[in-house]
Amino acid sequence: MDVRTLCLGILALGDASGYEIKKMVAEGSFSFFSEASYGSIYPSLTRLTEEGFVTCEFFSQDKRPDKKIYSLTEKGRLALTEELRRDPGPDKNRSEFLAALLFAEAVSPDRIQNLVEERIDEHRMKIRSLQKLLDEAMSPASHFVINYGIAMQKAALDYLEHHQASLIKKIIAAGPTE
Amino acid sequence: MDVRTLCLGILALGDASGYEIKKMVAEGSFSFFSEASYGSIYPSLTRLTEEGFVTCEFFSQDKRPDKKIYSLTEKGRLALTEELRRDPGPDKNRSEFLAALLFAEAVSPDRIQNLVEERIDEHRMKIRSLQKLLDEAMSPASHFVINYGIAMQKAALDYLEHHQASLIKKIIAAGPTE
DNA sequence: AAGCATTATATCGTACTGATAGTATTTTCT
DNA sequence: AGAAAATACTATCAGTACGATATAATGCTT
Repeated sequence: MDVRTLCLGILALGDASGYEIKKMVAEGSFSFFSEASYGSIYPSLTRLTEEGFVTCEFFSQDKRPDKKIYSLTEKGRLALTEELRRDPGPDKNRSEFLAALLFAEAVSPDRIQNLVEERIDEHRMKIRSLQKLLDEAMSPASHFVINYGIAMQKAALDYLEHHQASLIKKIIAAGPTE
Repeated sequence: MDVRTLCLGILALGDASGYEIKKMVAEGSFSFFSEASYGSIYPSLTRLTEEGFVTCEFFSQDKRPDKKIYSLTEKGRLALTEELRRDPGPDKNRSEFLAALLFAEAVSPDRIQNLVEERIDEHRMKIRSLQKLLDEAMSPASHFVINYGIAMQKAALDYLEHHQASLIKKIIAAGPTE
């Protein structure tokens, strides 16, 4: 899904500024399964406005920088529906951590153990932050999606906790790492 | 992790051509947590060669297109080790499917049910293909990584199977979708 | 024999990331 | 109180990567 459609979808849930869209993909319910940078959000919103899929209202704020609030137009809503009619592509998982594990066989088992333990902590934190999000989530779909995220994080955590020791043992057994 | 480092890492596990690297990230042990296109692999290998991180040998094959086999140099191995010393960034999950669920609240429950069922099938297939990979995997790390992938796929499958019905029910209850 | 998959290299337009810049306020630390 | 850091906002740009496509020979299937 391109950033264009992502913006359309987020605006379908409510008006927002570019900054708020960025916050949602970085920290909100979207944070688990999407990302987008300012460098793609702002140009997308500009183009979407030019093409009539969204409208933009300018707010001069007193004690804050000016704000541009974008709203979906009927044309935009139609375009989104059209986009959602096509089958979603497969999920994509990127993990520098797993890549490092594969590549780092020649690296000290201590370092690997350390890496795994850090990762376990990160999963615990992520679970906590998703559980917090759950309280704010209103729609059934957002509940479903956040709980999906929690389930995934728990599965990763569980796997790491239960297979950590055996990995280290096997790596030590497999090769004398210089 | 950029494609440059990915190439370095894969070449650390054995010599390969650009085509083979692409195959590994698309179908091999790497397929679960990384991706790279020809448009990034070939230029990376060219630059890596120019900079002395890899060497390239040309093979004229009889019944196949010519092949360029790349090998890691000592300098390349050092650069990889250096790269792996830094902490890996957080995992990134992208899911058009979950995005579609969130955005598609106004879409018919039938369509959502359909989407979820398709996804369940895809997870089942993915699990089977990962289990096949497991037979070929040699190193302890690749076993660990593939089993990690299987655990994740199973968790997703499990979640969808167990929460599917309740999602549909809630969506029907929540709003009369026109 | 036609048509598609596989093996292989390579490029190109477009999209996206990550970093950076600018400006103003509130919060936190010492 | 004053400094430092975080928050709130917009925006651009160089570099990087994606996805599609070109090319070309061979093998497999119907």
